[in-house]
Amino acid sequence: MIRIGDFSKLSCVTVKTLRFYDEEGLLKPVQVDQFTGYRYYEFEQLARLHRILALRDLGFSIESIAQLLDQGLSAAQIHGMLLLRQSEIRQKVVDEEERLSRVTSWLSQIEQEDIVSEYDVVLKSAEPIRVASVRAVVPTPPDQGALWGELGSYMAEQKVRPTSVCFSLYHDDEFKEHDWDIEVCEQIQAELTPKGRVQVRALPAEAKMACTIHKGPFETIGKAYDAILKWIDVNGYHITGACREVYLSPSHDGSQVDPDTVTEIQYPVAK
Amino acid sequence: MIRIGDFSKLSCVTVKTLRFYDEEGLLKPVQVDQFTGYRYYEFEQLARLHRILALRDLGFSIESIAQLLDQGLSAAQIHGMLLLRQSEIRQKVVDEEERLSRVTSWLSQIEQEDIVSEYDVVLKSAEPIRVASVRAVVPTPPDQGALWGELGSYMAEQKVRPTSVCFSLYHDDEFKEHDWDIEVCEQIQAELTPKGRVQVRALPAEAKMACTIHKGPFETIGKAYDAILKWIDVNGYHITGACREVYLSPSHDGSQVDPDTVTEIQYPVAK
DNA sequence: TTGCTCCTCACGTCACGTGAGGTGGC
DNA sequence: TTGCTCCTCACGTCACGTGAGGTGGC
Repeated sequence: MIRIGDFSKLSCVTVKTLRFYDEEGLLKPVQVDQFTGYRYYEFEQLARLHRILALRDLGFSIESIAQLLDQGLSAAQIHGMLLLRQSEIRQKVVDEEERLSRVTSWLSQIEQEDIVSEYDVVLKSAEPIRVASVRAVVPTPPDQGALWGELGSYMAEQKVRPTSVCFSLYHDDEFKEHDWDIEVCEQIQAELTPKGRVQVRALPAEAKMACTIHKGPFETIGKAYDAILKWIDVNGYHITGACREVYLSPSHDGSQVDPDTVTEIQYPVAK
Repeated sequence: MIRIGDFSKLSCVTVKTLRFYDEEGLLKPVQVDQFTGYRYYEFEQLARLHRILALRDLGFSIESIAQLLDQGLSAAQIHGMLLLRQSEIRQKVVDEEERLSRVTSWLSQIEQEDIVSEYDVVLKSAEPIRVASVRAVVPTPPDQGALWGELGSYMAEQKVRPTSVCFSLYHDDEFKEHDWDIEVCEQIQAELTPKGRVQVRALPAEAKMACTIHKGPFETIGKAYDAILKWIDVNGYHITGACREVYLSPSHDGSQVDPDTVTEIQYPVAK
């Protein structure tokens, strides 16, 4: 029998950890002095400790290790648990590699421009949303004002107050000089009847959207698009749907020049 | 200005987290009602929140993010921090991949033998150690008894009690039928004078040793060697030095048949 | 008025690590 | 006797999550 300090050296496990495993019932010393409280271990117990370390290394929690060791699971059951862990670790490797590419993308941005970009891109999800919308081809984005007017009249006529969420969908896949296919949208709570060019439809949920925030007038929003499109490219994503330009400032009228304007650009993406 | 619930939906960050960031001073609402305590945010603050999320995603702690945002670090400083993070994440990917190979090795073991092996292999490090030893070529391992006798006499003559650590080093690279190059070792505390075949020397530290525990007589120790050698192979390691067979049971005399014998096999390894 | 939103405590998480303050063993 | 080892609390870690119990706002 050996004392906890020697057992600790033999196993490369700290004394604190051994005491913790004792408390948790994972590895009880074969004997505890009833007067001094000293813990005494057998060399044999190194085998159990090794099994604990191996399971912990695989990422099992202390509680599951305790169950696993005491219930004496069958080879088939352990096999199943290992398969599960295998896929979890694989996922973790994938996640870390994606994180790595995000770091690399930041680094290359700083190296190229010698300044930290003001546009941070993050991934979000979006819930399904019901909207009233007007879709049309207009010469350029600033010409969408008329569409907003049309939609606003409809909303007033239906006597629904717009919720604070409104945005434009840009349906073109590629950059255009002229003739942009734009859909202006207002979120609505209840079903409404379409009328004229105003449609009522539901947008599906989006699992992953790359998003960035633009502060300031629309004239300079091009920089935000540059940043997010580059991010999507460098991080190995591709665009899977229409871009949403969300007007976060209150009382959007489609032609703001207010310097306090805040706009969020959202691209549905996938790997 | 919007309330915390809406800000939470807009950002896909929980209300609890937003309150936590407020407490930590990371992201203060622009206004807090002095009677109700309600927090009010500006859309603009989404930009700061995005930066927080981006930095958190890269693995920075809340405290470093707070410093980073408030001190307005230069592009060069951020570049440096990102390089550091990059290498940390790379290391993590490597670690997880190694963990994955350990899981895979367990799985293949179970699939082949349809039972969970009693031999768990773990990695440890070893400190430098000073030993008195006798090295010789003997027909087979059980013939090392004479070497232990020689070493024991020397220890008695020098009037040093053996510490509890004694082991054999197996210097052969490959399996042998006959003529094993074996060195039997006793740990000693202070320098001693060599005499006859007894050498006194220091073994260097080992950064990584693959270790497993064998319980029971030496006759069945072959199974432990099979298990550890297979583990080393499957996990992509190679052996970098002499194998240590450590006799953990007290009063080793080199020829035990005691069923309570505990032996640890240690192979110095590297990737 | 009702249900929804928001608030502030206080405590939990996970696997230990870090002292403080004290005692046993050679 | 001295220094080393061991002991038991009690609290800290990290980034929030989980209630409990209560109140404001439409």
